Amino acid sequence: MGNAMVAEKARSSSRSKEKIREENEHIILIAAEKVFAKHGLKGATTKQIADMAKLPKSNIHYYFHTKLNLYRYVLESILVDWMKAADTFDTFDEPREAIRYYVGAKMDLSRTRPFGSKVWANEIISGAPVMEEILSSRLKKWVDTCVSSINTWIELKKIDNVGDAHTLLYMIWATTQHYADFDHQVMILNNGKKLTESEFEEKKQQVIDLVLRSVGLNP
Amino acid sequence: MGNAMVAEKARSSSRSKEKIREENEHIILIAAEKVFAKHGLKGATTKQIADMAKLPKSNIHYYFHTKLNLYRYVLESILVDWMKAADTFDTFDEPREAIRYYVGAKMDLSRTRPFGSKVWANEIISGAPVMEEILSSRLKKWVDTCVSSINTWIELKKIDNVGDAHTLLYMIWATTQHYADFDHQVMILNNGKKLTESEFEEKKQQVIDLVLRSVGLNP
DNA sequence: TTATAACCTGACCAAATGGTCAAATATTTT
DNA sequence: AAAATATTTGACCATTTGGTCAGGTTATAA
Repeated sequence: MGNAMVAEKARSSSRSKEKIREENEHIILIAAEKVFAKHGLKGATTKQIADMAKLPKSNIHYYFHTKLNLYRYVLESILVDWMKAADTFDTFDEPREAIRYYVGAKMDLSRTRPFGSKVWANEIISGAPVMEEILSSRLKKWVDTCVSSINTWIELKKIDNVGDAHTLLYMIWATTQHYADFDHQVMILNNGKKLTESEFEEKKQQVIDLVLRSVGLNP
Repeated sequence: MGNAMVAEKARSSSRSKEKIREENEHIILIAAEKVFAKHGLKGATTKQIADMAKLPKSNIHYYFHTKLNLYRYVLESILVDWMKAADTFDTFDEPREAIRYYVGAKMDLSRTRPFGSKVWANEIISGAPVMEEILSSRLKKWVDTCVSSINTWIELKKIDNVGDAHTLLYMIWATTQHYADFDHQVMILNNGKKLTESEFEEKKQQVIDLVLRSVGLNP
């Protein structure tokens, strides 16, 4: 019984190695996402990330070795989330529903994960030195299937002929991500106040309606 | 005659102080815009800017004193160009013409001055630490007048009710600037080839048409 | 021509930065 | 319980960085 108590105490007051690693990696990734969002790859320092994560700097290097490596993990984790939202695009037959769902999902991601979007934006703006391959393989592939969906809708006269489907896709990306990447500007032009949850829902609906009308669909 | 020749030689082989300053400041600004676009304020180094300008680093400091100061000049010069394009917005009575002109002008700027747009994007993404004041004064003011124009159009039933005029404005900004800020991604998704002049004109027209339809105007 | 003011730049410096490492501590395996 | 393995972290280091400065050159005003 004495033994059991000691064992239990030891177990409850200490985390398993596996859990420790899992938790710390997660804490560091969250912190890194914020710092990379604000300063970019070159501008961010491991010290800032460490402070944000409330861990010593050496600890960051212990788990991720180099700053570049950590950056890669952050980008990877963002793309996973984006792809999840994107997957639904070709599961709807009707463009109205597909667009409504996809634009809504992108807006939600801008709301819930603005830092991720900013890191991505920084990476592309600086010429995608790290994500080049992923862009031209995974993303390109998804875009191609997405473009054919849109083209099919055009052929079936379900939406207006927008010319190049890419143009529509870029409008959706740019407009939805604007609410993440440029949230500070949005706030300032909203009289210095952050958009409330309900205001944001309102904007989301407006964006969806704009996109629908832009392809000739009545919302 | 001997004297005259010497004087002429001296004059033709040397630039006036005024010209020297003018030219060098311009060279440095162009170089700085590129480097800031790629690496942001923190990530850019004065050495990189110096190399890009083909001048010694000390020379950059001689003309602009600090990196932050140079950065301010770059941002300022971008805003001047943007405001010029923006000024036309309320000179048209008909929304169709106003939108066509403004969206076209913004697309042209994305084509001719992509680095400026990127510097701006970087600044906003990182929370506008430097441009805060200008955003909430000059830009806010312009946006307010622009919003009333749009609202008037809505009241006069000249365009569909888009809810909040800001949403439309953001869509225009985001979509047009996408072709500057994300030009690398656009290139990759265009099979790795930069958009040609005529391809770009095509996209410009498509973007204009999308925006027009999004407010219920038939292009 | 001479004095003055502006331009130019290599050499230099203090601070910051990414990364290493050894020694200490904690957990797991044997 | 002891050996093996994983985590933690302060101290340390080589390199990079923004910025200074003295001493030189060039243009202009007197």
